[in-house]
Amino acid sequence: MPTPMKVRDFREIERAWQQAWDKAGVFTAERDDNRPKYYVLEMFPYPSGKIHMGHVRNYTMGDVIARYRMACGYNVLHPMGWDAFGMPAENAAMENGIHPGAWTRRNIEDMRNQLKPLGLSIDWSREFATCDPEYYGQQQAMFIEMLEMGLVCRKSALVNWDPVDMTVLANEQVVDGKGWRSGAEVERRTLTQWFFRISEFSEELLAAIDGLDGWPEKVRLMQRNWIGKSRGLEIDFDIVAGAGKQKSIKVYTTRPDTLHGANFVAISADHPLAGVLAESSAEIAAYLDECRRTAVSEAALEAIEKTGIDTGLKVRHPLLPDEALPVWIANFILHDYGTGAIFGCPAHDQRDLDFSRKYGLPVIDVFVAPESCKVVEDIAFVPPKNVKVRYLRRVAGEEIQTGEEAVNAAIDRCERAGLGRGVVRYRLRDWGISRQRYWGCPIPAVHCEACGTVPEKKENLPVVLPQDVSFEQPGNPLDRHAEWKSVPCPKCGRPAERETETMDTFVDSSWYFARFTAPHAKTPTSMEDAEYWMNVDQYIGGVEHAILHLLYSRFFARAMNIIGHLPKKAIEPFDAMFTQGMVTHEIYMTRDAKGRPLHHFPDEVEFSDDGAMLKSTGEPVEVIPSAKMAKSKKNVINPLDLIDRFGADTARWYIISDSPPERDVEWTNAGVEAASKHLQRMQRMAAEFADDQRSGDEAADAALLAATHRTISEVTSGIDRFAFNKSVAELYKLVNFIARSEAGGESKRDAFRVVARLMAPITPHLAEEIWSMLGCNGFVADAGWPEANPDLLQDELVTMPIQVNGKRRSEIQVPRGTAGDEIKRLVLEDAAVARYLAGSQPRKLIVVPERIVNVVF
RNA sequence: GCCCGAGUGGCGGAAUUGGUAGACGCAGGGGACUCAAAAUCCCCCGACGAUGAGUCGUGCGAGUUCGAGUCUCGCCUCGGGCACCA
Repeated sequence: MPTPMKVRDFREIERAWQQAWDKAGVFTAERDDNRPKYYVLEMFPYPSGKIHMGHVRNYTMGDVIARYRMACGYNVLHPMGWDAFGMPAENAAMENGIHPGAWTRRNIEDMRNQLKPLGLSIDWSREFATCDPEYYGQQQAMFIEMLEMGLVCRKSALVNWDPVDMTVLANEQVVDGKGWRSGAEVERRTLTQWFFRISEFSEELLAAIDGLDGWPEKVRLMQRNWIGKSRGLEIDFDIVAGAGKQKSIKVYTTRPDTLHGANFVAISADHPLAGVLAESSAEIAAYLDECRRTAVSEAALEAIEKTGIDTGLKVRHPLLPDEALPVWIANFILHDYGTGAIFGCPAHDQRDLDFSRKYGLPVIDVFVAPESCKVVEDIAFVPPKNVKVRYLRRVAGEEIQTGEEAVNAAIDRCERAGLGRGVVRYRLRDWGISRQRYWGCPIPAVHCEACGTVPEKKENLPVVLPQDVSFEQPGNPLDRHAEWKSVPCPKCGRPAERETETMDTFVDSSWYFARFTAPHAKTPTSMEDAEYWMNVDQYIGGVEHAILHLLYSRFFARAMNIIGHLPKKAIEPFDAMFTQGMVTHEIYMTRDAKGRPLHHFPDEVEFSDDGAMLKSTGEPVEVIPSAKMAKSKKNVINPLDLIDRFGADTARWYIISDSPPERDVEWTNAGVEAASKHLQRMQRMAAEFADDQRSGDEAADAALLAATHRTISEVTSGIDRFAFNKSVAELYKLVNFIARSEAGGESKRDAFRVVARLMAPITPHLAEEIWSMLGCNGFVADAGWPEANPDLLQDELVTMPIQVNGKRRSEIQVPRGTAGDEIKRLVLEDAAVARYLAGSQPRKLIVVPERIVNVVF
């Protein structure tokens, strides 16, 4: 037995190879017009201060893709940055008195230090944070350019108002209709705010989804539904008597075929008419007050009990001039959708039915199932639009027709009669970007008494956030900062006031991918670099961003093209999208003296047979089932311990092998040790093979070669289709095969060199180590991707299962390419088949070549 | 409430186009080595049945098909999003 080769500790290995990569600059991305590029991007993190398993998972996946593409010969761009503005920094300021900027900078520092040991193939020279004035200054420049191009507007919008803290609350800060700090009942308020005119792009954003072949179908579907294109009828209901100047109520409906079933008209509490009516009715005014005490989120609005008030006003039914319908104000009508007014058709809408039953309004059936005369009682009859129904009262068209046909017929008729017009509407609303907060990108505008609201001059950019702010009072510190606010008007030069609103942090994340292509440019992008690096070839991130972030980015890329910062080809910036599942964890909660929830980190909680309790106080802890890891819920876990104990390769191998990437993963400790053992075993094997001079028998050598090539093929296809867990399984299989193989030393070394190359994207440090142990020069990272020889992929013999009446009863082995007739003959000779047939003749014999045989009798 | 997903052994999961359900890993059981333990190596491992024959089995209920984890319809449970969390 020769002396075994020295096997190094993972700490030594990981440190050594990370230094070697750094020194060689293997991951620095440089434009090279002679090489094909590949841009891999994972959604950049919010710098919460601690990386969690979701980050490890997300960035390892991206790293697997980046290293794999690098091995395949691409010039890879794989950058990293920080989504650094946002509320948690202000919350920390309020809780601990630390400045949001200082808190954020420290967190970035900490998180970078936590990410680096993972050995990611990131070009750190491109790193930036969205709170860098160099970044948000460019964002301000684009805001001004977008304003000039008519892509920005100001209009009123509803916000959650906390009357005690005198501040605007995010939806997340509203808990059960109350402010999370003050506990006061939240009110709706109207403010004039800045908007991006994304709704102008509704049709374009919708149509372009068809071209996003590299996106998951579910994300495309979610985006389509979000944009929500509908065709319907806009029709006026004339007011019969007395409502001041207003003569009619404009209603939008996608079901004009049910007009004859209308029994009331309802308007939103924010409808102008509601305000007019409230002036002369204390009752209505009181009801509107009540409606105002609701949070603004649609989910909250849908969850509350549906109520309404009869205004006493009547409108004429547009098709039945003799019929008058009552006008109600109802709390479930969305002000922002359609015209903010609807007609109720209780027979064919459950909500209208519930409302009508509650307030004793009549129910009029419009259609029934073709073969039925069953009328509506407590369940509204709402068949899919493409199903034929029989109309009892029809606006137009055949007696029996689909809802779709009837809708079109009704629109046609109403248009011809001059009663209304067919319109296409979108659910997508303009993007409100105003935030009444400090820690965000200042909106570069100035309010001047003489000139109105005007953009800041470009030469005055960036409009930098002031440092000297305090968070002891609620509200926006920028509002209280007299010195910062006071500026000369960019237009007339007279004293004026700076805009104190900052931008939604979604703006920051809507173009960072473009900035990575030229992170130090003096303009938002450099066209040459954007031309080369765009688009992102593979974007990876959480499914929770499937709608808003991706839609805003798609809009922003179009806007950047219009204002000249992105080429036309980049208006769909992400060629391929992969939505990874979330890392979930239980949530631990106690309540404070006032009964408000307090969340705790998992490492603050201790478990015993009596349940969970706080380590510090022994206070019992309520365990809430697993949900997405979120900073606000504190259900996050620290992966650093794992890396300290087992090393980055083990952490990476485990997180990649444990679950399919698109599925949620519940973090557990099980399996990590196994991953570590496997990697150690591979090291021992490499040491053993390094000087193994034995020659093996030919059959074993050939079998090992074939197994190796099958593995190349499987691992490659696994990575290509984001089935990393499958790739890992195949690597396990091959390593087990090698361990048991009687092949010779050289064959085993060859096989193991392939294994090193195949595992390099997942466990890069160990792969380098094994590569060098087996006497190879240079980096495995530069060694290229192995190619499978197709001749070695297929077995000579094929096993075909035999089913009898659809149940597996036997199997035969036949040489590949055996004719169907020959297979049939062999099947009928099979003992098990003969036993089941018991002498009778099969009715049918189905042979699927190289797959299966089914005997039917 | 509305939109989108997911559900397979004790556990994580595999089954690429409708064609052997349970690859691979974990946990568990048995054995080898050892004075012993750890480490390592070998074998078993869906349920019922006896270890056999066989029967059942992919959240539940129907359906299409020679054949369904996979397709269709109706449910249940869990998760995500719902425009100011990121």
